[in-house]
Amino acid sequence: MSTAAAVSRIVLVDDHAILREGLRSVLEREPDLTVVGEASSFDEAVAVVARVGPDVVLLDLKLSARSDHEGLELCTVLSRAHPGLGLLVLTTFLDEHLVVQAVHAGARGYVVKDVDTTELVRAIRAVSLGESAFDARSAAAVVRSLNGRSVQRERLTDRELDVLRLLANGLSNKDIGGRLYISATTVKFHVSNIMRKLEVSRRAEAVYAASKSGLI
Amino acid sequence: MSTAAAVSRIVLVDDHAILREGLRSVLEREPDLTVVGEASSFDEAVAVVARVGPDVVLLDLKLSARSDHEGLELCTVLSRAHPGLGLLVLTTFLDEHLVVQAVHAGARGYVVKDVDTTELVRAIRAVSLGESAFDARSAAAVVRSLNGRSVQRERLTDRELDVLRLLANGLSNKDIGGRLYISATTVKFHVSNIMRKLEVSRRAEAVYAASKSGLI
DNA sequence: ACCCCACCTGCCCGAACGGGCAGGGGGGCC
DNA sequence: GGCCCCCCTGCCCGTTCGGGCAGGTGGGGT
Repeated sequence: MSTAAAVSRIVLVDDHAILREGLRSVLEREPDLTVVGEASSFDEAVAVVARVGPDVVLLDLKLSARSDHEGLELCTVLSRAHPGLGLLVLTTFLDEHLVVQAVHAGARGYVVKDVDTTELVRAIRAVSLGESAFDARSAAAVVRSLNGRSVQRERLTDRELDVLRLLANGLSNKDIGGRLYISATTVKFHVSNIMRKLEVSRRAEAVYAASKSGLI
Repeated sequence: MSTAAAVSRIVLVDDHAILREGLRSVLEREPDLTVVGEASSFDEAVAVVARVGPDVVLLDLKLSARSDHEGLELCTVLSRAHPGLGLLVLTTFLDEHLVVQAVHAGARGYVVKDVDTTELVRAIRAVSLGESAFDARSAAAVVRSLNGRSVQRERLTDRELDVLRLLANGLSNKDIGGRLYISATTVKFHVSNIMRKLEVSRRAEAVYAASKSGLI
């Protein structure tokens, strides 16, 4: 009602209650921002957003100790279910892949948690208006990943991911073959393709790259 | 009921301004708690604590994007400079090693950021009174690491961490040796020790284990 | 003084790896 | 039908790795 047209209705999604409370305190100080819901998990977020219909969802990518980027799927789900919804990622780590993946998943903004409060508020307002909002470093990451395809690594096949996971657990080619019922030669073939796609030259490095980018 | 004499003076140390603001809002709601200072870095924290002389320092272990546990050293420094100071670690990850290391470094409490606000406040009060405060899972971690040495892997030396990082980047023993100005034989020696300490048998697995536990 | 520990080095050897070659089979799409 | 992609397999060859042996140095703490 009243001048409600300019008020942004926000839902907070983060597994840390403390951070949610903190954000709520900070955001409620702004007259044009109001927190209309909170969620601490994927499922809860989907339900809350469907119920309250916010303008902006401020979400962390890490929603549990297990998965490090459950928020990506949440972005995908929310942006499909609610086209036009302003998805703003607020997360701890600035990972080039994650920024790009978040954008692909429908996020309109990406800010790391160490930004200034005023910058966060500005980002929320921008996203609420349908604009984009990236903090300086995230923006740089996006730009880098667009013209330099550096990060735009080739997608791994399911089989390659199987091999990669066993690789990370220290199995030899022969052992992996035994586990997957294929020959060691084939394992070498997959490992070779994995390394080519990840643009590395050693399995240890492949495992590191995969671990960093959340592939495993 | 305590009177004004029992007010706990708190310094917040976290590299995220947003979290600090949030914590401040939350804590200032408690009449017996008052935030008397903030710091976003190691050096700043040392200076602020020396200046304001708080009862409790609430600190994150990760104070920068570079180091993941700069806060450990901060604990050591602060507890030496200010014996009796209540050091309460508030951090994102629950790592068995980190809890133990934090305690060794002088911390009297360890709570993960996803605890309830009321639990955090309770922990602060406990630490302020000279008691200990661990959330349920942290406490369990401490207990496990004391009688069962299950996860309690041997600590890696600085040199081993050097080697491990280069290993993760896919360098061969010879290349690592070239980078660190040591022979490939010595690199093998270190890699061997790393694998023994991490209880793995392949460098790829070592990199994965290290990556998972935040060593690199 | 001593010992411990982190650090460094050489040699040997069998196993594993990385990259190249060659090929075959099945499924989906146009 | 042809094309493409993913999956699978064999062989060769030089390099790297992992584990064992032997040893030496320097700094810190008892």
